[in-house]
Amino acid sequence: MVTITDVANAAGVAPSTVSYVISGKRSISPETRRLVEQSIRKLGYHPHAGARALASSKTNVLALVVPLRTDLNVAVVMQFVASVVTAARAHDYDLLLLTKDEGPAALQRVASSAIADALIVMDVEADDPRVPMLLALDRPVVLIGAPDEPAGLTCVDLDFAAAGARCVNHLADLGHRSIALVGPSPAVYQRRTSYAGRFLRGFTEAAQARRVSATSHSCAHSYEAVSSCLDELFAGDPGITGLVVHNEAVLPALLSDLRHRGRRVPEDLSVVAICPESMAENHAVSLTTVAIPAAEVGELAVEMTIRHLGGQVAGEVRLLSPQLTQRSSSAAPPN
Amino acid sequence: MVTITDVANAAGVAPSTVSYVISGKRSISPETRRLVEQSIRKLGYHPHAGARALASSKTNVLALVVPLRTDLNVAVVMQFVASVVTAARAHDYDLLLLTKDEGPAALQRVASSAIADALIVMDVEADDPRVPMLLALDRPVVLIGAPDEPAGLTCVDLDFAAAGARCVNHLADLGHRSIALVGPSPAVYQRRTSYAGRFLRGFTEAAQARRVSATSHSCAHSYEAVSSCLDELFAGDPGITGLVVHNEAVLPALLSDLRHRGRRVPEDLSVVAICPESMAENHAVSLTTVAIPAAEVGELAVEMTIRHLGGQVAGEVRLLSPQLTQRSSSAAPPN
DNA sequence: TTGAAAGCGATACCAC
DNA sequence: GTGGTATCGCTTTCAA
Repeated sequence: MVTITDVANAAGVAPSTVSYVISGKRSISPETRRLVEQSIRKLGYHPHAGARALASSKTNVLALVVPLRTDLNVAVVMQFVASVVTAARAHDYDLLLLTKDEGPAALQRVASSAIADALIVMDVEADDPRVPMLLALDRPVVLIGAPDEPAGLTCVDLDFAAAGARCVNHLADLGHRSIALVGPSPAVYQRRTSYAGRFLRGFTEAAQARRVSATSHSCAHSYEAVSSCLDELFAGDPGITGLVVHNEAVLPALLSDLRHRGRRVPEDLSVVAICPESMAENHAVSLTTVAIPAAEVGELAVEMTIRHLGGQVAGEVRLLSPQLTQRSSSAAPPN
Repeated sequence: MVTITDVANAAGVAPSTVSYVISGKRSISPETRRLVEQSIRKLGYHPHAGARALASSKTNVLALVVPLRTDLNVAVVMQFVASVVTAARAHDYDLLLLTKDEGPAALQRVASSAIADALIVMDVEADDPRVPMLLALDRPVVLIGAPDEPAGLTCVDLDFAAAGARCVNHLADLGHRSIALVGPSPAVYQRRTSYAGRFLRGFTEAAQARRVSATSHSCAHSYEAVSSCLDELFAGDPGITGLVVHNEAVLPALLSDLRHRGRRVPEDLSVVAICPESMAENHAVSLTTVAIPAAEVGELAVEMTIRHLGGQVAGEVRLLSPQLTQRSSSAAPPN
């Protein structure tokens, strides 16, 4: 293994000088710098991460806690992961992947062992049991999502309540008087996943405010579940003309089943989907969407984390305004 | 921070004794063990990962290189990632996530900085430019996938050539004489992604052997791409009665478009999909599949990696036999 | 502008 | 069965 001493010897300087050349923490004569940098390249020197962490109390690693559940939309989860790693690397941090399944103890372990400098936590629940532990961690923590009681934790997410309202308002503005929400799996609601509840609340409140008749339905991923969800939905109110779909995974099945039923989109039924922009065009009809800005949220999460590491105090809750793009799946209701 | 010395003092023993209690590398009297373990719990001691890595030259971290491309099936990638983290944790290893985008230099960096003990690499290309670097790394490496020239690297994957043949044989056995392959995006073929080429080869060779007329078509993810792919496919041979789909992401669009065209599955057209078992039932028709055993492959990759860390020599290439499950999407051809 | 040396917190060898 | 301590490779203070 090539050590800092090897580099120092090769360059004819002290190890500390090599360290300073690398960190830039004190001024170095151009000549010395050249010599050192050349030796570094020639020897293929890479500082030993462990030694560095031990001496500096900094690992340059961020930990990301991801849900592995299949009742969530994996494609969206993947988008978050992708944007977080990419942003982390852009700031010279590596990313350690933790799973929610390991529970709170894993967070404790990673923080106390100095495996990572900070944590980013996904799939937050309204009353997330990890919050107290996270607060006690004495390492920066950023949540992607927001519990009911952030309790001083930093959070970043799409403003799902506003997103729910935005969908209702769009349909109401088009003239729809009776609409329905097709939401995530029952399991997602059951464990009180933060975004699901917030969206539902925004949807419901806006529907009341606009005096639009509205129902909401939880829907699992299988084709059968989608089908019976639609059965239930139209049985409850045959006059429904607008659908808000907060469950990207069921969109293909849902659109296909609607065609089976002879309900044309958007002539008979308007559809608004909450999903990543990139998925709007992958269907028979191009979808009116409220975008889930996964890339932006992931990047922000990393930036906020790094700001904390730089000393900024925690507690900011940043909810991004929803953006609706009308495409071909929504129009005025029939008649 | 709680150190090993704190624990030692609390227990009234030497630091080395605490270390040995933890590692189990020498025998400890029951009494001492009890004392030490109690102090560890009371103080909430977690060994400092950096210090440990420095002293022992072991990080207990595995690095996983994932593709971030959207032309790949993200859901499948996510399944691999999930099984790899889970298996790694089961062996007491943490997982560091690297992206293919960072290129070969990142592998060098992670290996040389002793950030991880070993690497697992996904999205392998037939002539993968990372292979020489990987060989020079002097850390264990396991590929998920297989380049044309493994050159002594350890590989694990589904046997995609056999999978391609299996699909053809299934359709041929049912009596189909004219079939087509709907494959991954052009981009996937262009960068010579290992599994795509192997599958195509198996498909083509088996078709020749069975004297079945066969064409193959690359297909991007958008609805339009799927539609024009089917246009092209039926224009080339209107008599096609069997479709092999090696591109899970287009399945919903493809099935929906077939219905549009009035081609019933399986009455007019049989469909065999290569995808994770879990996706077989998420469509209007339950799909005959050749399973992509992501969970198994991920686990195996981790196990092989750990065996290498234990001293086993590299070079094993392990290709899992494909397993076909017939469901409702394939049947004898019409007439 | 540079060098010397004291840690950082474990592990593992050498004694006893 | 246990303790003492050199060592791992780097950062950073103190001195010059």
